[in-house]
Amino acid sequence: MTSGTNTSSTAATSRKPTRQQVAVAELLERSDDFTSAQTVHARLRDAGAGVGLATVYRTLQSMVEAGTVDVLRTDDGEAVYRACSTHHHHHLVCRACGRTVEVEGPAVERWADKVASDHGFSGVTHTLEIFGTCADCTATAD
Amino acid sequence: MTSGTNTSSTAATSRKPTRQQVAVAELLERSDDFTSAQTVHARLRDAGAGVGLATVYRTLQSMVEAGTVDVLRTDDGEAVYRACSTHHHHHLVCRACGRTVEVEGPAVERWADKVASDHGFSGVTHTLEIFGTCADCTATAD
DNA sequence: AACGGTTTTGACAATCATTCTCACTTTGAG
DNA sequence: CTCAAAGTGAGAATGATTGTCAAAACCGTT
Ligand SMILES: [Zn+2]
Ligand SMILES: [Zn+2]
Ligand SMILES: [Zn+2]
Ligand SMILES: [Zn+2]
Repeated sequence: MTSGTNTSSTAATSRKPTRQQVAVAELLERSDDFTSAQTVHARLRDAGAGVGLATVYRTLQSMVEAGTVDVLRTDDGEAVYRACSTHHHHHLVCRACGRTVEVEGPAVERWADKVASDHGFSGVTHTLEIFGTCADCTATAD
Repeated sequence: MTSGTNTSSTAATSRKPTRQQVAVAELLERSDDFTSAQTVHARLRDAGAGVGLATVYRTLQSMVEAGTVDVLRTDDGEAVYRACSTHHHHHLVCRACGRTVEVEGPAVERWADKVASDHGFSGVTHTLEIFGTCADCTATAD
């Protein structure tokens, strides 16, 4: 629909990432915990290489769609992003400092699929996050 | 602070629920799927017995704190509420019609706790939701 | 290097759920 | 009844996210 690309190349697959997209990606790579779009924007601004807020949102969205970052919602509904490994996994997040560990549980995956199909559901996906206080934070806030 | 209750009864525990609180609670009891505060407000308004939006929010919040309703976030960040059983459980939700089934998985609970303590985390909680398309919706949208 | 067309950007406005304010109403004990 | 505490609700304020659209960056072509 609305194609009209009469040039030879399809070009829809991938372009060279822009300076802004690289900046966002690298910032996420560098941080271990989940970060909000607003925070990404502020950090980039402070670091000198400013990136427009709208661009930050757009870039994060496409990264989520591309599967290069994970997104989840904080308790107050804010979306937070993290550069994760590409295979399926879940997160163990420290409530205090935000430190995040990727975890896997094949048994859980099987259980979720089974429970869903037992009830006649298809096209099954799931979300699973574990929250707690990490050892460091427990020691500190003693 | 500012206690000053010199009367005999403590009375801080529970008051008689107001008309508005009852209206919100009953509406939730009546519906099987997760409902947003905005929708609750609209439904009550349409049903004649209007309840202020702020009151709907306040009531839902206190019901969540009281543990009488569950809350989760939709993909676009909206909070949705449901009157659930009081014991710990998770949800299997139809992506198309919203029909929700409560499910339990003791093994998953144990796994989550173990994975967390293995990493030195304490005070562990978790969130887990399963999404899919129910049999009815699969048949309909065939 | 200059030239079109396509894509990306970013300042700013618009949306929209949620929270805040505060004057008014209801409740309940004395 | 009387008064103070608790609850209510219309409207303003907040704040994250999205929409707008003209200017800027890209890119292959002359
Ligand atoms: Zn920590
Ligand atoms: Zn999984
Ligand atoms: Zn369904
Ligand atoms: Zn559980």
